[in-house]
Amino acid sequence: MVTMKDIAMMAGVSRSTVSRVLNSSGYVSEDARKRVEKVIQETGYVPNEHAKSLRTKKTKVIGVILPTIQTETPSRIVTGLGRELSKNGYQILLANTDHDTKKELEYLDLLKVRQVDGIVLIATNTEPELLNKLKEIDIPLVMVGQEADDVVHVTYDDYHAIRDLTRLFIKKGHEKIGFIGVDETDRAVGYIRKKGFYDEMAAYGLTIEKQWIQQGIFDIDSGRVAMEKIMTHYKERPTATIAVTDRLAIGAISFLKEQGIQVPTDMAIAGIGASEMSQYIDPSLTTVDYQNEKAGEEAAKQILALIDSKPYQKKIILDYRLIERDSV
Amino acid sequence: MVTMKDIAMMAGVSRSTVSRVLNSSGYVSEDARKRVEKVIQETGYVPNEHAKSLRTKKTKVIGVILPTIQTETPSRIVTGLGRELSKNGYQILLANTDHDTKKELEYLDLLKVRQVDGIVLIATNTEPELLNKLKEIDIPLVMVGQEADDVVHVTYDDYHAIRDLTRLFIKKGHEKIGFIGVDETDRAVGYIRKKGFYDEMAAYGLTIEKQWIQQGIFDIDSGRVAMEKIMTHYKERPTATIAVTDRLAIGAISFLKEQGIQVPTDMAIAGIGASEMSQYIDPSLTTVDYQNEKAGEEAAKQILALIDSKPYQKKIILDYRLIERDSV
DNA sequence: GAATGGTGTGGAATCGATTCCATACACCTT
DNA sequence: AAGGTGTATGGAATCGATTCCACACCATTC
Repeated sequence: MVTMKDIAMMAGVSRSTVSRVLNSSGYVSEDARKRVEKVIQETGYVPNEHAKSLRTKKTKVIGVILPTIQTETPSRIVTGLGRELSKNGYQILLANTDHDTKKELEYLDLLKVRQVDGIVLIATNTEPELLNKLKEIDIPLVMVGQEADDVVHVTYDDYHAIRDLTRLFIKKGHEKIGFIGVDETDRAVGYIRKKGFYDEMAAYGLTIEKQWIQQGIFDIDSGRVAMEKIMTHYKERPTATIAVTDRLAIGAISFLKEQGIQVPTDMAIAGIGASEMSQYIDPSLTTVDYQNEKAGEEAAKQILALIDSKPYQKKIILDYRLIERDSV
Repeated sequence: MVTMKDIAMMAGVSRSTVSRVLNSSGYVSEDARKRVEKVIQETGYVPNEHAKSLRTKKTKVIGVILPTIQTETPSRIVTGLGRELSKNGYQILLANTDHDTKKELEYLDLLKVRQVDGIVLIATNTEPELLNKLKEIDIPLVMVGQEADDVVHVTYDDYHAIRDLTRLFIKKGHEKIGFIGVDETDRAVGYIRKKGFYDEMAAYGLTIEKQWIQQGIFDIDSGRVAMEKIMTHYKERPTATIAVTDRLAIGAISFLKEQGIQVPTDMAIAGIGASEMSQYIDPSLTTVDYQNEKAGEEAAKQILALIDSKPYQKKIILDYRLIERDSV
């Protein structure tokens, strides 16, 4: 492998001079610069990043911890993140937890060992154990999608989005509304979205039957199962159901169609996330668009600001957009 | 930051001994080992990976170049890849080209600079320029999804899959079959799938109208547009159409439904890829399952074998599975 | 009692960059 | 003539690990 030393020898200068050429720092004569550049050109030399990192303590790598890249939300965030980071010469080291929250902790250590310049956490949980760990790791960190004190974060306005969605149903005359949520340890998706729903219902004095509230995980099939449970409540069925993700909503619709129940006539449905498929299923799905790529870009900007010790925003709440389609 | 030197001092041993404890190599007395481990425990010391890499020339990082993580094929591959790699202590450095083939070349350099131990290329093109570059980069490399001489690769049996799909239509009595492809610079998806289609049609002596063959890009909307073009051929319309990806097929169906054309009665449709949505759209889509996660795992195994100079397979062709659903 | 071999340990070189410091020369300025 | 300033360059220390080598000690063995 060709190193700086070789370049220095071949160009007849010292390593210091080569370094100066490489980093365009300090004084270098036009003559020396030309010679060095020529040799670099000829040899195809590239500086060793590890040696560089060892010395400068900078790696130009951002670690990204996420639960999966197989669903649209995280993959869009990563796309936005990657775009913005690569503009600034940074790259992404991927840490996929596969929805295993224990791995979030493990990966934090791993990323620390690798001396990443920053960490972006597309988190699913905000347990104290994690938050404590975040505090003791003194690497710039930005969290996306979840709110947390003392942590810079970029989030969506989950609370108002779900209230808007609920109000949309109410305005259309629905009084019995079901809800398909997820586990509340996921604070943003599980807890806040549920709370928004309850609050809006309460604001209109509407009551909710216990069985209308079901819980799924993050896949389509659990949406089917949840809807099945809701519909087996024969005494009184809701006339509309809100699912906290599009996939859950799609699963719910799929079950209803199988049963010959008309959407939206017999049951109106809405999801959240504006997945690409939401507009192609039948009926097209009413949902909320969250600008995930922008969230990724914002997260990138914040992490870069943190790294460069520039002013940053501790808390960014992104706007959302209700997309009303045929499912309501 | 606490370094090996600190640990050595605090434990009252030399750095050599600390290193031996860390790597469980050479001789270390039980007594010394205990002391060192205790200090490491107390200080929370973690060795600096860059220093290590500089010395050992190993980084335990695999670079992954891909066109996007927003579609299911690459994201599934990366999931499989990541799972297998992390089992072996490797991590993924992500390089997202955003479908820009020029960036594939750039990223190859970037990954080289970072001294990644291996590169996995989820490629979209196999132009000579790229292949030449691959040869001169002497880092273990595996390509997924595209075939290429002199490069270790994991591919799908595109040719036979599309022939099977075509034959399925023919057996059902279709004689006029349309085709929605993509640009042929994507050899696997654009060229081979098209060739398989032509060959199977020819085998049955069936002719193809020029206008039945349309081209899209990799999104749903271009599938709509392509189908629209096919249907404006009023003289003779096909009774079935094969799309080379599920998204194109979904776009096509979406157009047909809008026009009140029945699927599959008036037009049968099939895609490729077994996207999650394929079973939830209406009618459910006939498609081909390619085991993308397994492809990722296989790619991981090959790259690890290459790195460890163990026996590897130059060429892996994965099996596929036809999924017949309501769209035919 | 000398040779052999298994243990255990530390010293020092090394990986490939960056960066501080010393030095040197040319050209002004007072 | 002495001193100051801008330009140009090289030497050497440094980052934090790994690893080869030398050496010391103790227990066998012939």
